[in-house]
Amino acid sequence: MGRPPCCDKSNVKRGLWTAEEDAKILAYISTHGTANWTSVPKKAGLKRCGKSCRLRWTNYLRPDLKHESFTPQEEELIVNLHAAIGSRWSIIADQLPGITDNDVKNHWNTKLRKKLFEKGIDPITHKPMSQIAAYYQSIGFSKSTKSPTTTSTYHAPKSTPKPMMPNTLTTMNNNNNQPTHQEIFYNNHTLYNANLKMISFDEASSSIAPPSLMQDDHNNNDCSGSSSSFSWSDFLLDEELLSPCKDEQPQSQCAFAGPNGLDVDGGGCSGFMDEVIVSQGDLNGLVGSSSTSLDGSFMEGFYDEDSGMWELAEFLNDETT
DNA sequence: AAGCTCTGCAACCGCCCCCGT
DNA sequence: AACGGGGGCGGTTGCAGAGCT
Repeated sequence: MGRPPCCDKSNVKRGLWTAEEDAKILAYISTHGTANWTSVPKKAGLKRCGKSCRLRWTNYLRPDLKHESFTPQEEELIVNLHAAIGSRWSIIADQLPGITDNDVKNHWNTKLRKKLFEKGIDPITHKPMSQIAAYYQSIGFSKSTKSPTTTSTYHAPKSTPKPMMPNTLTTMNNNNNQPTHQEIFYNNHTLYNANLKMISFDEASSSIAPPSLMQDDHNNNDCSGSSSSFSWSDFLLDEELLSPCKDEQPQSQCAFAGPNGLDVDGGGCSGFMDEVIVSQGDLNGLVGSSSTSLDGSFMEGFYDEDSGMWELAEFLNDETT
């Protein structure tokens, strides 16, 4: 059972704040300060919950808020900090003067997460999404021989247990209180489901332009960093911070390929892509988005640079089919 | 023009932490 | 040490406006 409500919900106003209410709370706080929020609504003449007042003040009325759109530098900082500490929005917001944790959270959920997806980066682990396919390959998912033109179907062996995330996708925050690999997996793929609409697989047979940055990486095979203003490495967790999987998998799978890890043609530092994702080349070194169902089956979209098309690969868990 | 869908963001909810008693 | 209340936080929801069909 949770805590009792902080106020009588039937007796407080909810929803958007009016200019009049804003004026009241501003007037009150300018003379009395922000101590004891539970008493603020009564003293300020507001029919609001104290928490609601605090939220209105901290997220909107505070005079130090700048109310401007995010700069590219701020976005970069948010992504870097998210890679390092996860969704600790208040800590991230502390590094951004004039921006609230709510602003950061909203901006992440509406813009930055999508941007990373478009660049082939998993916004939770900050690792290439193709590594997920690599993992499935490594645990025994096999490619079906009956592959339609634009859809490849993969079958998991009967004995394959419910999939879990590889150690390479464990974040630096891992400890006893952190989600299990399996939880991370399902969280990730719920996210992927939500983002499937970004890449319309219904149109998989038609050509869909790849994210421009994939082209940038394609032109940069020397593993020394991206030539574009966008740096992949900025969005990726330092491998030192990740739980190594050396004991379980070949180094080529474990070593993160760095800025060139998403090299779509599989050249350069593409060891894990060539050797782990697929060996036949038809999904060679591809990146994309994926979705899954709770039975362990999942789909992953791959961009095929040669054909200039997205392909949909379906991974089926034979235990449930 | 109307209806539908999408997007962005303000606001809410409920849990957790901290601090005072 | 235990308890209770206030504040903080992250996840989620709901709504208004924009865009699309």
